Amino acid sequence: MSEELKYWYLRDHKLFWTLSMSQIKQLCIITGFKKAKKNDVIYFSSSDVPRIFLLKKGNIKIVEMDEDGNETIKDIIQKGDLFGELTLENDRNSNEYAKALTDEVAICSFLMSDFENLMLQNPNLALTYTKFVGLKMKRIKNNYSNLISKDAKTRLFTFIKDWAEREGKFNGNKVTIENYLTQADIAQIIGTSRQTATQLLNEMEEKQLIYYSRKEIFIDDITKF
Amino acid sequence: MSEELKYWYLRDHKLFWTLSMSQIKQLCIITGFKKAKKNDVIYFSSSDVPRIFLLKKGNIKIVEMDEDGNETIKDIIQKGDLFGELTLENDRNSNEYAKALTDEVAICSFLMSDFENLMLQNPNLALTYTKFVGLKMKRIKNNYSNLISKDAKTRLFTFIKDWAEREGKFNGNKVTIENYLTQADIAQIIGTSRQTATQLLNEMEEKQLIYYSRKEIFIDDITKF
DNA sequence: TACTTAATGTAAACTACACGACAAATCGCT
DNA sequence: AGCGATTTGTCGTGTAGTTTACATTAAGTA
Repeated sequence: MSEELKYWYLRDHKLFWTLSMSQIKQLCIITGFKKAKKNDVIYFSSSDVPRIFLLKKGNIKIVEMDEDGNETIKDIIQKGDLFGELTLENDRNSNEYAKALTDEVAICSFLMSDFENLMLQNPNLALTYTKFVGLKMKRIKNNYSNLISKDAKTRLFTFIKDWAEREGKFNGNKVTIENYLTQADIAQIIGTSRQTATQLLNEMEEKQLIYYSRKEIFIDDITKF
Repeated sequence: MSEELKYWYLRDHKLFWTLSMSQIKQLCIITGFKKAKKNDVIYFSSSDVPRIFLLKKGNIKIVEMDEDGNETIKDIIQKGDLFGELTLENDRNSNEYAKALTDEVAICSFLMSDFENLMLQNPNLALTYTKFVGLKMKRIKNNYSNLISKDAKTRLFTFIKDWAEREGKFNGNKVTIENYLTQADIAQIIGTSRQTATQLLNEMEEKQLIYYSRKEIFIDDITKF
């Protein structure tokens, strides 16, 4: 890939708007690039040098495997999200990996140390980055408190609502979401069993609230959520 | 309170080690200070100007109230923790407030804008701050994935273990935790009902794993957790 | 010390949800 | 078009955990 294209990939992202061309290039020189297709396992955090990843295209999930081989979804990463060691510190104990959810996935990565240096040179970048991380945390916190207090149905509702708001195509009160998740995925995210998720989704469909298919989810009236 | 004391309060914190005296003073000038005792409601996020808070002493919980008046614990803040608008952005939609858990609570606060300016002047501060936020996020994430997959007993176990590791006084394998939480609090945190929490705690006591009282929790052998 | 309030203990009835076990539908592939 | 694989649909059955309801104990405080 040409340097120019890489440059564009980064430049495109809000986080780097404040940077000069030469600064971005400084990052780009060591930028790794990866493409993947559905269900590919993408990286193990215990791979090599600490990196920060930026998802340019598609959707992936971060999963953790416990001793018994049970997957738990730790995060869903969407286009434009940063992921990896957001703490800027590397610990390699965890048994995490990423899996592509969509067919076309493009990830670009850069070394943590380079990013750190750039932040030192450019305080504005640091500030923006901080806001990014903070925002992400707020989201997680909301999910969290949602999970513990509400029942499965409510959890599914809020999840779909959030999803719609983040990624849906609005048309008045009608929303269409490109569905790259299986019901099993959704179940994991909202913390319930696959069967229950299926039941609840069908229930919602019966009530004409949504139309579910493997490719898309259609919400008839988002205000009812 | 004297300027010098305020200065000390901030200087004391890891986050500000990289700052020069004059920089800290710059923050201190607008530092607010609050004391509280047990069960006091401390602030509403929708109060006035956006601030960042630093808990100097004691423990507090951040609670959210829903329409029905149900409390959900969003966070437990410990001595040395920063809290408030970690996103560095203020949204005032949420119905959150903080409540003192211990009898002596000291909170110091500074204006978000001042902090932001300081970060611009001192990239190192930004970096440290980011790491702080990132670390906190990691913790929350772990709790999160713990919550969805495990049953109440396991959740209680991990909670107590974490608590011990963060705040407990170790004596070999024996640990003593100063207990500023009620069983109802604990129940909320691990996402179960008060009664279940009570039962499980008593069960653990019968098995001689812990000794529970309102003032402290004593763990006989932390390695058994 | 007595009185009030908050925290803890206990038990029975009920329910949401998990889990196993298949059947049916849909997708991708050659 | 046909075949294997993945995803979705649907049932019981079992159980962890909620809920209601009240008793007991500890902690403030007048």
